[in-house]
Amino acid sequence: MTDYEMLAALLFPDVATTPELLEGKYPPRTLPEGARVTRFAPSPTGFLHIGSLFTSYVDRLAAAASGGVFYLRIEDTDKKREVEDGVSGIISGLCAFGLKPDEGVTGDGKEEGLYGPYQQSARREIYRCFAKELVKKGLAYPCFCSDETLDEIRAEQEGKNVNKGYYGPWARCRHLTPQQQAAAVQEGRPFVLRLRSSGDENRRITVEDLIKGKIEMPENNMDIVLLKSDGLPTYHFAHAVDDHLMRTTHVIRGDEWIASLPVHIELFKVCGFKAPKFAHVAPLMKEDEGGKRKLSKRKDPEAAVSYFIEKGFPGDSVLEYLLTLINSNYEEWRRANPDLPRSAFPFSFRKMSPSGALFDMPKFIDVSKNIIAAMTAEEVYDKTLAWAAVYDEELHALLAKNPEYARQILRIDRGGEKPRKDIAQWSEVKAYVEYFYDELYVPDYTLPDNTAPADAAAVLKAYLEIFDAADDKEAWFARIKALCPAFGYTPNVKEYKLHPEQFKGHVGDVSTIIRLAVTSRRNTPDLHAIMRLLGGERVRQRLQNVIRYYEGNEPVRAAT
RNA sequence: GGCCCGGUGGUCAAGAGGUUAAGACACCGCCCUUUCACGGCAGUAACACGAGUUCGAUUCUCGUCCGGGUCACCA
Repeated sequence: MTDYEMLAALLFPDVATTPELLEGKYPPRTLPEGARVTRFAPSPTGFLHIGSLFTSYVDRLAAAASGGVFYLRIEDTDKKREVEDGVSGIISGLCAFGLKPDEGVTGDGKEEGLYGPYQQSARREIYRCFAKELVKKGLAYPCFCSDETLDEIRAEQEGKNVNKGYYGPWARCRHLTPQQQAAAVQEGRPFVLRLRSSGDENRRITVEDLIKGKIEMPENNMDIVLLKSDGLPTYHFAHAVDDHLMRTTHVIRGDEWIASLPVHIELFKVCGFKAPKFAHVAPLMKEDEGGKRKLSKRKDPEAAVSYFIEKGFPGDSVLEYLLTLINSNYEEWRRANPDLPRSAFPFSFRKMSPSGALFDMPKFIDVSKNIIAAMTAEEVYDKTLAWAAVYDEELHALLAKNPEYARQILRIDRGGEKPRKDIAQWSEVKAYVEYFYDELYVPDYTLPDNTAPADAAAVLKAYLEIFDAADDKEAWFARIKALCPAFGYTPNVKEYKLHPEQFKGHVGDVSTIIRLAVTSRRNTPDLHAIMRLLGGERVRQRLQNVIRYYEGNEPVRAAT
């Protein structure tokens, strides 16, 4: 038995398994040639960030395009930062956008798949097994330096103007003999396990990143921590062990990890693992005082995916928009294939931008309007109802009370070649349907500047006489036109444009007066359809109320 | 500061050693139109800067500047 083997036995008396056993337990996956295995590996430290959704979508796309697997692993090795509902928040966030992983942690303490456990806190023995192996080979050693000692080293390095960190001659415990190390352990001194790096900062490594291209960096020469004093692994060590054992082929993650690539490369090598392919994605940015900055959890509500859910943006809208950022040729593809599902889009790493994109709200809203415009009234109804059930009780009650009435409202001007694009989010539906519900309707009869209340009252009185709720659209509009001449308006818009001085206005102005009287809006979808839905009685009632108002006898708020 | 990555209109971006430098959003104008929307047509607007290589550079190289990331017993 060598000194190192003795030290390993002393350090890890609890480890029963071996690397060989583990390799056998987690064999290479039987997947089609070229299948990609990707993963999302968040730490449960709070809400799901839109950037995480972005990367997860890339994971999903990359896996799906190749008949591979996308799994979820929870990196809960830092108990200090952990949040109670962290895991379920992440899973429900992912699922809300249709990005349910194929494998891994599924919530409620459960998981699916043959490569688990998928929660790092449950993999303690696995990490320790590989750590033990490294100690045996003299590639890792216990370090007893306290925080104070580490601070001293750093201060001295600053003074001498050399690279900071625990490495080479500065790595005090690295130079202890195995006997000294064993003695310290036996004394019960707390320790971390460090890598004995054989890297040389004058040598360079190159990594072919799928998004950034060739990345060249100095080798790692730091004796980084593998196991913390609580026995749990650091991100770096867990990354190497897990992604190897779980047979990840493509590590897709935020580009803030590029800086630790040299560490990861060395770790894979030292453990005898084949390194996966890497794709480092740039973060989503936000416009800020003329500049760009990373979307921040603290400052930006839209950094959390829950923001989009609360506001009632369809999950499809979010994914559709994110896909335009992921592969900018997507929009072109979408125009050529308006009816294909997004999953049919040929995703490519090569088309991903190496630099961070701004999350552009106006563009996103446009995308969302298009998505909703393409839905049927039934879909809009169902989705709005589901959203309102959670976020708007009043709206939910109204919609649920008379589903057919609500669907008819939503059917106005919907479908067909040129659908309206009024709604970007479900929270806007309430305002959109407001004047169809007496419970919500707040009259506001403010006229356009070019129309006098007396004129409006006169027009409405005359209209009330001839109004017939049974009219079809043509007859309905014919009556309005017929009304025009008597009040100095022309039924012919073109005529008005030719001789504006001869008229008070045109049929559009008369329509506006009626529209305003019935809906309190100057802009609405098809007025005839609206009036039919409201019904003759309610229309008459509203007309009468407005007439009284314009004649100065009634407050605006008159009940309808 | 060291080490990385990035820089084409306001935004997302295509592009290639020679182009009138695409397209989408936003903005503006016109048309269509009973309002608004939708749709159609047109418009404003860009290769960070300086050297070098080259007949020719936005494209290749170097430098400068700017932006971002990272330098933990956090991930």
